[in-house]
Amino acid sequence: MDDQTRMLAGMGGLGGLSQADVGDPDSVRKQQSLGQPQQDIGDILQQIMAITDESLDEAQARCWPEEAPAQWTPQREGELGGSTAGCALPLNFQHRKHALNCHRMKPALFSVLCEIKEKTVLSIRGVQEEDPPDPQIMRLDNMLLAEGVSGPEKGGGSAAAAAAAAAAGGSPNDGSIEHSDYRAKLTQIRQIYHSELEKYEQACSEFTNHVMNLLREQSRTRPISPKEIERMVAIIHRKFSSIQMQLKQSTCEAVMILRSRFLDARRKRRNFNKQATEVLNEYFYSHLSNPYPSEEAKEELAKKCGITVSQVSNWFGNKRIRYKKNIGKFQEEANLYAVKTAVDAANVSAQASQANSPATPNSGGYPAPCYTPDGRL
DNA sequence: TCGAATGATTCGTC
DNA sequence: GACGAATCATTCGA
Repeated sequence: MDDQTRMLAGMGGLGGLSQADVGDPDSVRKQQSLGQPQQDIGDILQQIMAITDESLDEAQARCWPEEAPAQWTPQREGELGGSTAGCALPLNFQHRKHALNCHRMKPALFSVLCEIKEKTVLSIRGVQEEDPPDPQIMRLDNMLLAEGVSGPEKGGGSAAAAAAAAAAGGSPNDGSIEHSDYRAKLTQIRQIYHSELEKYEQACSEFTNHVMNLLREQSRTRPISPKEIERMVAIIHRKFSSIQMQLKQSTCEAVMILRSRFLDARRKRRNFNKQATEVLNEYFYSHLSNPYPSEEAKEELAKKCGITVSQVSNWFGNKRIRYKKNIGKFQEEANLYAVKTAVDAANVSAQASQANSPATPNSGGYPAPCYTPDGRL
């Protein structure tokens, strides 16, 4: 049995007080005159202790005795101030509820019970209250903001589209068809995202209000502190925020797919700049006997040329096959780079001599193409 | 406008 | 997984 059920059952248990105790002022006066307030508290606490060991069924049985419906009359209901319309609560239950609400010890008892709850269960839960912002949500939020899906609308994500076009190596103004397509689809995603987000927020708000009303209503019959209600609201918000995270994840995936389509590399091919081609050619002709750069060399070349390692691999793959197919055609190019490298080597050698240090021999020009038996260069 | 050049992709092989 | 070969799609210069 959980705490709240026990508390509720405990309140029902207070109905065990006799009708005379509650409804008869003389009886109350009599007890006070006899100096019995301490005994009252003792009795109530004893009942609570007994209830904590009681099962839910037992507690319900105590609240819903079989003879109760027979005692119900509309007049009595009016006297008790409670409405049973629609729920047909037995008179006995209403009576006990009324007795509880009117009992002079109720405020003090509620206060004590609230305090106990705060010090036990709720204080343990309270440790987790101040959760730091979820890094996953922060990442998603940042991405959606950068893509122009969340945040203020800036021309339907044209900034992101322009950035995407620029990333593809082209001017943001060219490829107007793709650009407008991208914008249109991004706007669509944005609209769906906001519409869903609005639905979630509305549902969250409605559910929160419903729970708060329910708890406020229940707080008349069992001890629920405002802090506890706040905590419950926080729990609901956390649950809805996890649903929102799923929505954000799906939106991010949709944007990623859109971007990858928009940036289809084959359609957005751009020639490498002159400097990059020179760096690649220099490496190729200076390693003609073995034009297979290692991973490290590829990374180095990619860095120098401002391209990716895959692009370097592609370039060398194309270069090897095209060179092999037409060596004669590439001979001139090879000679050109041979001269260039010889000049560079001479410069390095001169600098080394000036520094009185032995010259380090390098590849020393361009060796003749050498093929392995399997036909490789 | 056309053909060469070029970067990327696909497929088969090792 | 790296590579060769074929092919595609785009760019560029005459």
